[in-house]
Amino acid sequence: MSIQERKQREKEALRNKILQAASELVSAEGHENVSIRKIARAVEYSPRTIYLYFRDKEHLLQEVVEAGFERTLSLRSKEPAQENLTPVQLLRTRLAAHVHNALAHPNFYRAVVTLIFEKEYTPGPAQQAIIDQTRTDIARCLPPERRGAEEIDNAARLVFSTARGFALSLLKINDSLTDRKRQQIIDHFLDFMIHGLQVQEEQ
Amino acid sequence: MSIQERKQREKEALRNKILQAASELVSAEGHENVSIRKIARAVEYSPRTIYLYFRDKEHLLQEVVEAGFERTLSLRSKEPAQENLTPVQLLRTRLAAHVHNALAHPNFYRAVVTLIFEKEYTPGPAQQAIIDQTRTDIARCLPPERRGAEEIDNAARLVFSTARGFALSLLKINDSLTDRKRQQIIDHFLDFMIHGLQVQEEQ
DNA sequence: CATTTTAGTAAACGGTGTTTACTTTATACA
DNA sequence: TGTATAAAGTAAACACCGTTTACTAAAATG
Repeated sequence: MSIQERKQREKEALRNKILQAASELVSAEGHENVSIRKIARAVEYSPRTIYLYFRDKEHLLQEVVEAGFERTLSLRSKEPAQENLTPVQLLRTRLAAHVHNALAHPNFYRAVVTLIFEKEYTPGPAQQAIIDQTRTDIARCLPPERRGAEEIDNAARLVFSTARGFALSLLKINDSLTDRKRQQIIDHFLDFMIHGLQVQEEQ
Repeated sequence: MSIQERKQREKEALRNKILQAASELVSAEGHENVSIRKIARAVEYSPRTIYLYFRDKEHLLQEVVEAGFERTLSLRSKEPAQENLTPVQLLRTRLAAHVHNALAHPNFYRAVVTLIFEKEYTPGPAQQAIIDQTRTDIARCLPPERRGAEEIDNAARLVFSTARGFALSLLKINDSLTDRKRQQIIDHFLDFMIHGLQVQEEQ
């Protein structure tokens, strides 16, 4: 059975190579400039071969995006547990990380959000795990009487959708901002989110 | 000079016809499915003719979007002046209208926001007028000591970017919502925005 | 009436996602 | 070891796309 195992490994290796090439092209040129043919050239296979590993372009990009969420999840798991933070401080930190991640990988972030906003898209396991974590983070910020599933759903939806809108528009103007001004804008956004959720710092 | 005037009118008529065909195609099929060739077929001219009236697809779509803002502006000017509303109530009404407009014209709204989020895009006169109006509406909600240009800029940026993110993600789930649930989600969003801006109802 | 400007077009260029039909390669079995 | 069979990969095509070059027909001008 070892031969089949090797073949399986080789298939998986090429699959990952395609995914990584696609990911790099998205980051380098923006998802709107990535084509199946470019990916094929990058991995030195014919365009047709891509379709032996992915149903179509949409599914390929979905996997690229999901791989991004896996990286985020993996980074998070390696973070030291910040138990000295209040729930609100933690949520604030998470939101700040979201924005900084967008700024650090603008083309990738744009691809992610564009795909997410598409109607057919549904979150993969890694993204769902992040959503669940955020739901927990948010719930901890709410007073006990507001921790019903509906309330948390609403809050999470607001947090994600508005954060994405903010981050996208921040990307647009980012190049023309001084560090100080950018920090100010982000801080205002974080205040806005915390106040919008109607949760107060305890201190 | 009358002949030239007629020719001028005819040129403008065809230009508007193209714009309207493009607009209808965007609403009917979504901007991602609109091509120059489809627009040309719709107006029964060759694709090349489109380029006699518009620099390229991007500029054409920008004009389609701008025309949408002109319609909004025109509708607004025909509204009865609601002077019985508090500033916060007015802002809330504007935001609600924004969301309902998105829900009423989902494909068009997606086209608008997608274009706006693009890096090269800059607002046309009609959109700028709406932005300015909103700045005024927001300023009226803020206490006098918070009405500096920077503060208002920040608030307006937050309002627009987050409202767009929210509306886009609402469009994604809208079909599966009951009227009651949808209203609840929108109300939560409006509360979120008002509280985020840290402005209070006076009453 | 001839000329020049204008408006419009056919056909092409280089790209796209995807599929059909084929070839090469390598495994499995006799 | 030689041959049948399955797997992996590809060339070429299809039907699109945005845009441009080079041309034609029509209309206004002098």
